[in-house]
Amino acid sequence: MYRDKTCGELRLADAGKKVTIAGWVQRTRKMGGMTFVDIRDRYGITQIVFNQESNPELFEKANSLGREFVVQIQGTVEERTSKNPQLPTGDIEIIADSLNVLNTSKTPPFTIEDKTDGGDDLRMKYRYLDLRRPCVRKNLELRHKMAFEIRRYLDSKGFLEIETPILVKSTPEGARDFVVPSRMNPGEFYALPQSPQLFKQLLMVSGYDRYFQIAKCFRDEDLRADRQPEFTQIDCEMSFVEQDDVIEMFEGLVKHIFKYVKGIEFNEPFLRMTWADAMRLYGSDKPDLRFGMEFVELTDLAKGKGFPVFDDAELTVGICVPGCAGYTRKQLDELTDFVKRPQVGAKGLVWVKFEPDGSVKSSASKFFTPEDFKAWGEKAGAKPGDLMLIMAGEAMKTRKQLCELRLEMGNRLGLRDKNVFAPLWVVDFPLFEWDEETQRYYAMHHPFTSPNPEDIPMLHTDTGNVRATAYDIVVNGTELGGGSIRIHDALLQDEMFELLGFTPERAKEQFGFLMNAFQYGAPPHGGLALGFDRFVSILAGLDTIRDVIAFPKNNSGRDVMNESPSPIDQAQLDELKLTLVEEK
RNA sequence: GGUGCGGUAGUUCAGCUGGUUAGAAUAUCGGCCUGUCACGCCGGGGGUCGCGGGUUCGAGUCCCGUCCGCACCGCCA
Repeated sequence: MYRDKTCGELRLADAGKKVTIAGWVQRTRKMGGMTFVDIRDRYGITQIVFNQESNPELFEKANSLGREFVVQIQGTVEERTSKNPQLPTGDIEIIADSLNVLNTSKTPPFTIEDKTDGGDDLRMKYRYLDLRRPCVRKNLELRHKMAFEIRRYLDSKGFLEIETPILVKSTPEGARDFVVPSRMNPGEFYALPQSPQLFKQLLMVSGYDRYFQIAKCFRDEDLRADRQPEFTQIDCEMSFVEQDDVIEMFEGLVKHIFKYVKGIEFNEPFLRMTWADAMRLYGSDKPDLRFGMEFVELTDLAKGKGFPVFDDAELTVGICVPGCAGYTRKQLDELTDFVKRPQVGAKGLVWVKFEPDGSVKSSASKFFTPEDFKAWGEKAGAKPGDLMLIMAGEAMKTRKQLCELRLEMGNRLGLRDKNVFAPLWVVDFPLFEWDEETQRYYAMHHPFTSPNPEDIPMLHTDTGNVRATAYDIVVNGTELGGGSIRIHDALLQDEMFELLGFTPERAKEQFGFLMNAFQYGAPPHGGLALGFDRFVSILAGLDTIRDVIAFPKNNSGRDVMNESPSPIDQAQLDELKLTLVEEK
């Protein structure tokens, strides 16, 4: 037996006990005649004492320990003469009787502490050491706890967890597929699933009316702090449901997680906002509602006063930033530079200061009277001391730009508190999205999303304005997940494919098995998928999902620890009948 | 594909308008120290300034190229 206690569990009540513990050497403190050694495992840290007087031989051995050596110690638990209130085990220490070095260690390239001196790149290269750090370990513990509570909740609601294949059929719609060559079928390929979408719909046809899966999904697209090429979704589907049923069920799931994992209870139903309102008031389909600063449209008030920027604009829209009338010229220039960055892409920014003394100052005062500005301020509910920031141009573009500015102001004013959670449902998404480049409509969600029944007559006449029975759940400006009520009627599905520019032949080739299945009694069904990594990162208060994934990829999709992807042998290529083409 | 920032000791960084032997902190090694817990004190070792080219009497510093990392845009139904 290597141990009978962990490094995190001994307390004052254990004083006097003979124990054996094992773990990694966190740190040694040599005081001359005595040496303290902190032993760490995933449960905590326990201090071991070696005394020169009582056991010189053991004392010498302890002094030769290096960081991250794996040791086993036998000894007696004793109350400390000077306690450490910062440590759960800080009331006790172990007086060592024996020390067994189970393994030595090279000096790690960075310190194994929460406040490590290692940079991200280095940490990822030595991820197995990084994972020893308590702050990283806590993220994985949180992830486990959430997965456990998800299963507990969904099981209690009668959901079955069913696995679907990882080697699936490639589909050209949506994200790029990761592709796997088939040795037994030369020249043919599997794809890794972007989501289990088709399989879960087939399960509905099969009568498994409540399905879920904590599913690995794969998308061959560029990475971001919150996007990995392989990621995990909480994938769910239900039969005989309408939108409200799905929303209610999974709002329950989200509330359950917050309650049992985070100790936070939401007593009110989550806010629901239409996509149109979200865009109009926040310029985003995933608004951060931890703070206000709703958009105020000033198009009519601002037009016709001789200011060309506003006169020519499809939309003039602003936000009222509370208490920022004192912003200096430098700060306002910074904000202007912020919106002019290529990533935001605005041409400029108009500001109006409502001074505490009632006067008004503005970058556009040449064109507008104080009364004009006051009318704007009234519409925005501006108080003395507030700052209005206004942008103008093409409606959707301007909204997105102002959205960036609103989030930036939220950051600057510290209104995006990681411990505050503002969930909402965004509903009534458009069914289609027009693509200028290819001059055709694409499904905004996916081609199986059902139109809002009220809008079905508009499918051919006003295609762009047809609403979908689709919904997203948003927390703190992050899209946590989304779903839809699916089309279960084969004829309507045919119509959708037609509108999306699929020939019947191509639809059959891509989705024939689903279409066939739908001819055998498909029930009404719908569901959603939640991004599990993002969910964990939000609860952990992190901006990146990397630290809630044990072995993540870097910005370029590489695993810097095992150096993948990597070339394969010619023999492997031959077996797969693959030839590499030299790049020009 | 694009934009921005970065690459200097094991590590995190500083190094100004180009100018002696490239610094700090931490880690590491040695010494002292019997109640430390970010122990303390003294001392030592440690550098292809990412790589290649150019400008210059002289380049960590300026220019060009390239590689790598991070953030973002495009992309992500």
